[in-house]
Amino acid sequence: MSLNILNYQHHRPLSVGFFERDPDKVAVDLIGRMVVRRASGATMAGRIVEVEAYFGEGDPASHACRGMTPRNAIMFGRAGMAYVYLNYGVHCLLNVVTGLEGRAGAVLIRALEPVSGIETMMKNRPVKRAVDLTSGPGKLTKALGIDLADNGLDMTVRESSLYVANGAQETRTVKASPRIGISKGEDMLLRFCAEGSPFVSKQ
DNA sequence: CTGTCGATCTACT
DNA sequence: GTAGATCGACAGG
Repeated sequence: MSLNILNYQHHRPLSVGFFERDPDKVAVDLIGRMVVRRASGATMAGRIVEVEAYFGEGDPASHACRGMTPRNAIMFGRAGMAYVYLNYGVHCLLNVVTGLEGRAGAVLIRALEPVSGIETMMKNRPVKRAVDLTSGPGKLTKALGIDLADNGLDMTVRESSLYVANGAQETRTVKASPRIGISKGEDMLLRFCAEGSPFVSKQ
């Protein structure tokens, strides 16, 4: 039980104010923070090493670029909520809503480095190589047991089964690059990675 | 190691 | 009907 999760900082979710900013600002600041998840009788945690920022109107790659739909409604809501959606009809992807209410914005969590609760993650998502456990947006939700039922979760309260906490100091450089897996809005540098992490996708 | 393809939901033409 | 914020299986080199 000498796990990082026991550090006091990890029990305090980041505040609404942290997320009430433009998604690119939030995205940069999320690198190195800890995603904490309580599910299946365990507590899991992973350090964020790859994210992407999505705006609303004016961002052609964003779900919210053409206004509200049943799927993306959460993106227009209060900052700090979980926006979980089904991608390609197969994978659940986790975002955190950013910005002021009424204005769409979110940060997609693309990769984590497992920190604690790794056995539970492996049960949720058995893999041969450790690096495959949480090295992708669809992989990490499976490992943490996150699905559509978690859409709209308030990630800013301590009782939540899912939140983001201050990580230990991130020493690695944060690198900006174009978002990947999209075909519009690739000119903007809205993907942010912890340089050198093996869990970050290539490119 | 590389490339291709199927899975199958939401939103848009 | 088609594309999409992905992944894993499989074929070939």
